[in-house]
Amino acid sequence: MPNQARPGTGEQARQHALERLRQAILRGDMAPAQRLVENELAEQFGVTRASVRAALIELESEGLVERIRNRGSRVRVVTVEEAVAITECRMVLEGLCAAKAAVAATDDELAQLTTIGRAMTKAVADGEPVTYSELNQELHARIRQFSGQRTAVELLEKLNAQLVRHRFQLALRPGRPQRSLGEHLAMVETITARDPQAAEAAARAHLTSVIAALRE
Amino acid sequence: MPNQARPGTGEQARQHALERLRQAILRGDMAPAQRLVENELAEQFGVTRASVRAALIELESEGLVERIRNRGSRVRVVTVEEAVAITECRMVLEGLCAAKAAVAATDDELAQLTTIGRAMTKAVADGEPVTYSELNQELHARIRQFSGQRTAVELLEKLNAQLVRHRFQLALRPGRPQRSLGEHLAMVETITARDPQAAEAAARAHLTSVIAALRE
DNA sequence: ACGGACAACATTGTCAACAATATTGTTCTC
DNA sequence: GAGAACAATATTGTTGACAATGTTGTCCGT
Repeated sequence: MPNQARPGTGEQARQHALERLRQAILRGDMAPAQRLVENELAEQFGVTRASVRAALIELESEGLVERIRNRGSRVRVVTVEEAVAITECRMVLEGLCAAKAAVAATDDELAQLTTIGRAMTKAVADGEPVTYSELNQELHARIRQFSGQRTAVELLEKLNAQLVRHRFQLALRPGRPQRSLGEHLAMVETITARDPQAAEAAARAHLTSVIAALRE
Repeated sequence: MPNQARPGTGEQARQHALERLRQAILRGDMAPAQRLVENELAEQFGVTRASVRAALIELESEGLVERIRNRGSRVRVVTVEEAVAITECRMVLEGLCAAKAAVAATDDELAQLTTIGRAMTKAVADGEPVTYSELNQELHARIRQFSGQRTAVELLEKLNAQLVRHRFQLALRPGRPQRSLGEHLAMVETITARDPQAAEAAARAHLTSVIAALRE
């Protein structure tokens, strides 16, 4: 039973295939560099090849899939070098979002950031790296959201999607949460202080540290 | 005679349609918000609807086209507000590229920047806004290229494509070249001085000025 | 005249079959 | 046995037809 969603409903085939395939790649179900044969995917998802094709084209421009003319598609492998380049872009874009958020966020939204910061501190104290990683994601997402910078948010989400594998690897590294906690708290503090320049600097400092960690 | 390229050659239909359509939008042949009916485009380009469809999906994720389910595609209109948001992203990304270029460029490449800077100065002195605008494009492109930051370059090219209309409008504004010339020269100077921080600051200052001009 | 049901139309979404291309395996020559 | 031409296979690219959906215009009752 390859299908987990009803094929007969109004759910458009292409969108269905797109979502299934994207999730499969993001969850790591597809091995890196694995070949993605249109026919196989079509059967697996219970849609036609045309829909899979459309989904692959879309995923290609999201950077999750690599396509070569007449040769097929594969899950794109992001080298460490590329991961660094991507994270450099994240650095400046998250800096922009942090600065914007420091100005644009409501008081209620700032309180949310503080709450997440406290939870992160607790997660580190309790030695729960998985919880910490989730809160990490949550914090970055909120800051993006509060910035109100739709273009930057879209770019960042695309960039982040390409880094799933590296992020996963990074989160499990011992000592990493302890180091990054302070950086995250600095971001929260500067944003809640409504200091855009300091917020940008804090975000960039954090991402700089991530880059250093990526390089091992 | 709608076709300008031979249909029988090895040129893949989808890529052909993609390129034609992208150029048409970028050249402004398609009015903003114009409806893009798949059948019409297919006939116009001499390819089948499936190829046009694939091209539209790709252009959608490039931000040039807007698609609504079961309702069709249109040329995306970028509001001034969006143009500002896009340019803010450009600001930080070009800042990154300028900083990288200051470190990574070869001496020969730096000389190219200086040459373009001189040509820009001359274009302003001679009162040739079109030449100046072209050199402007050229300078930014070179800096991106010399940075060696492929991810940032890709993002910037996508962002720039969305701004064609606004850029065109901006270039013809009287007095604008005079104002931006100094900013451009500052970018060249700081990069050739191999000072990444100053280069980033100069790039950001320039784009900040562009944002101010966009807002009128 | 006004509003709603309904039918005709236009357009996109999906499908299955066909053509083109690259890869792989085989055979033949030397 | 090694290498090149060649056939066989696998996979993608393309096509035209069909189904589903949204839109527009018309007819009817009030």
